[in-house]
This record gives sequence, structure tokens and C-alpha cells, in this order.
Amino acid sequence: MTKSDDRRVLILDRLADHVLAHGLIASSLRPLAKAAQTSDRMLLYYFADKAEIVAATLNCVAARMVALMSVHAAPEPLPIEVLLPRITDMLSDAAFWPYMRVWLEIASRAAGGDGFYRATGETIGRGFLAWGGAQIACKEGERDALAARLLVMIEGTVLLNSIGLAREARIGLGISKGQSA
Amino acid sequence: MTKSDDRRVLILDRLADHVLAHGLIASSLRPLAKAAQTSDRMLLYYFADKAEIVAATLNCVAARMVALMSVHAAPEPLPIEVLLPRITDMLSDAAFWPYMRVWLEIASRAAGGDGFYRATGETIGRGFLAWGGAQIACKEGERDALAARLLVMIEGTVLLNSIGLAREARIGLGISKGQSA
DNA sequence: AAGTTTGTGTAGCGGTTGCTACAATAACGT
DNA sequence: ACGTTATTGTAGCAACCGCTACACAAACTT
Repeated sequence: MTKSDDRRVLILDRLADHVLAHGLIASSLRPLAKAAQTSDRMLLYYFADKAEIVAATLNCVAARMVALMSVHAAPEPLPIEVLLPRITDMLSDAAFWPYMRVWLEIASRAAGGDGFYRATGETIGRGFLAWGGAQIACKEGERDALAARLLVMIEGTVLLNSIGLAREARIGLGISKGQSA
Repeated sequence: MTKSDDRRVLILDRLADHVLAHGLIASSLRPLAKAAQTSDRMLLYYFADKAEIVAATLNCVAARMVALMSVHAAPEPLPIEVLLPRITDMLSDAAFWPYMRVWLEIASRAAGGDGFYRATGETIGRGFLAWGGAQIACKEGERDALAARLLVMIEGTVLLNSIGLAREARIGLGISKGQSA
């Protein structure tokens, strides 16, 4: 049934658009259905329940973010002091902001004890860790620690950005001003 | 009308208990009213609307957190390398976890564009900044940058804790193992 | 004692939530 | 052509959401 699979993929793509544009908080069945140009009835025909819809949609969102990040990845490893401002600029990019919003929603729900969001968050977080680690120019024995360091600082920056303390985040990372290279 | 003021304070205290125990997500009027041992009707008698209830409750929650943090504050300034593991341990403390949960809910809603939560988050964030800055032993000219650095790392740790990457956070901060002093 | 303010219960409004029962059409294999 | 399967619309459920109208009692003022 390739037909229905195609339809599912098309729907998921539109659902991802909607979640990125309006957040998980605005993603109850009827708004989602409207964004996907169907009815809530049909959403629950293609998916078992809302949990499955959200899981599949977040999958799609994560895939897009991976693609977006690989575009921004440095072509060769860089020292962490160079990497940090680069990534900070990336996070401040308007194209990334929707992902950060969803990312914070996931973290918040994970903190609330929801197992699904905790697992999803951990997977994506480990993805960040690997992505960053691969770009650091360093001795092999230092890579894990530096990657973790990068991750802490990235996540700290994301959170501070969300509450309007982006400036303080840059100061904390020792970034003097403006865009980097 | 001290009588009704007392009643308001008593209610707020119970509301704070509930928000800390179950999060903002579980804080619609009827559960809040039950926790405060009243009715939703009475909640909206003492407060204008739900926004006012949440604002007042978060005020109360923030006050409690300040009290809790001042207990954990170092009696004298410490170098940042000593401060960092101390604070990380504090954040991992079970007594702090409820606050971190609410903190992430605030950040998430701020990221969603809600003006109230953005303002609340910024205020509390600046409170963290000042609290941390005051405890750092350093030259005066370095204080702001170090305080910001501390803040980024704290917030990064909070977010990573929420998604089950507490271990990675510690590694990133260069904390070798176990509790500190 | 009369009148006014302060407090409280009951009941319900219009809206949203996730989800489902029922029925009808469209497509397909035989 | 016929029976089955895939797809879709309509309508509605029970639970929840923030909030309000109305009635009523206690308490305080004068």
C-alpha cells in the first residue's frame, strides 16, 4: 500500500511544519488536522492515537534538524574556542529557533516525568553530543570531555536565549561581540 | 481586612506546594482549588483570574527557592572551580528538583513567546546571575563574565539533568565523580 | 434593627480535549 | 458484476478548561 504510505509521509511533513511553527503546546488533534489538510478523524485513521502522531512528527522534526545541522557543520574539525561562537551564532539563527522551542518543550515534559519525552530527549541529546564531538579538533583522549563541555554550554545558551538572556549567555561563553567568521 | 489577606497567603502557600509537587502542567483551576482546600469558585474570588493566581503562586515559589538557595550559599566567596561542583550537587539534590521542573516549564513557555513567562524567567534568571556572582572569589573586573559563565553552565546542567544526561553534564563541567566536599 | 459588605455553595456556560460509533463511498481483486 | 477492503464524513461522547450567574448566609456598620 504505497499509496497510503505516501499519504502518511505527506501528512507527517505538514504536521512537522505545524509543530515547528506553533509548538507542541498548540498541537492538539484538530489544529494538527487542519494543518495537515485533513480531519482529526483521518489523523486517527493513519495513526493509532495521539501519542503515535506526536512520536512520528517529532521523528520528522528531528530528521529535519539533523539536515539543518549538517549544513552548518564545519567541514573540518575546529578547536573548541572557535566552535563555540560558531554554534552560538547558529542557535541564534532564526532558522533554528523553532527547533529550540520544541527542544525546550521536550525537556520540560521530560522533567515532568513523562517517559516518552525523557527517552526522546535523551536520544536527541546524545545526537547533539556526537555531532559536536565529531567537530572538535583535539587529542582523542580529550574528545568525550570536550564534547560534553560543548553540550553543557550549548544547552545553557538555549535556555538563556529563551528567557531573553542571550547577551549574558554570550558573555558567559567569552564571546566578545557580533557574528563569528 | 487582615482576615482575608491571611486567607490569601494560606491559599498561596498551598498552591505553591501543589505547583512544586505536580508542575504547572497539572495546575488548572480545579486541581489547584482542591490542593488549596477550596473550590475553583473561591480561587476566583480571591484572585482576578487564572493569570493572577499563577503569577502570585510563582512569586511564592520563587521566594521559597531564594530561601533554599541562601541556605546552600557558601559563607564566603569561592573560586569558580570549587563553586561549580558545589552548585551541581545542589541542583541534583532532591529538594531542588521540583524547582528545576517548574523552571523548565517557565523557560519552555517563554520560548513559546508568552510575555509573562518571558518576563518572569528573565527576572529569576537575573536573580541566579546575581546570586552566583556574589559567591565567586575573583578580581572585581572578572566578576560579571565569571557569573555569566557560571549561569550558562548551571542552566546547561539543569536541561541535561531533565533529559537523563546528568552524567554527561558532570563530565562537561570537569567534575570527576561523587559529591564535593 | 436595617442595610451593606464579605464570603461561599450550586450549577452551568461555551469551548476544547482525545477519541469513537455509524454510515457511506471509493477502489480493488475475483 | 460482486464481495471485500480501503478510505472518508458526520456526529457525538465524556471529560476537562477558564469563568460566571445566582442565591444565600454570616458578619460588620450605622
